[in-house]
Amino acid sequence: MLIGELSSRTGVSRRMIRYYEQQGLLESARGTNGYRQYDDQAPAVVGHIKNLLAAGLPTATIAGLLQCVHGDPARPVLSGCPGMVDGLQAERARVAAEISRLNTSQEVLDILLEAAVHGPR
DNA sequence: CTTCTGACA
DNA sequence: TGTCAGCA
Repeated sequence: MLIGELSSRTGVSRRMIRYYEQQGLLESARGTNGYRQYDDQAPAVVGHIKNLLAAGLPTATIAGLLQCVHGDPARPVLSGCPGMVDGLQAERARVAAEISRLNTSQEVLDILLEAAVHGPR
């Protein structure tokens, strides 16, 4: 399929699909006309890229991860990449710490706003 | 009509 | 990231 079909089937713009390729996340064959051609598994790969990007992972990490992520993007199967797991767990810990800090910020803001409603007009 | 690359009011 | 240009 051509980029237009891959785009409509994944909901990812053609611009982004080309960007994924620039970042080394997605491969494509070229027809004699120079058009990018994708195989039937491309939609799933794009799905995985969307997931990994949503996880906030850098494209460099995603590139490596794609080598061991398979199956339906809705039910990812991670086979191999034993070393990657440690990194992902560390990333998860960073995200948890970030959430904790944001919750603290929210609490402080809530206290300030609470004081505001009770303060002078 | 569709895609390609490069560039930015 | 969208979008426009100028080709093929």
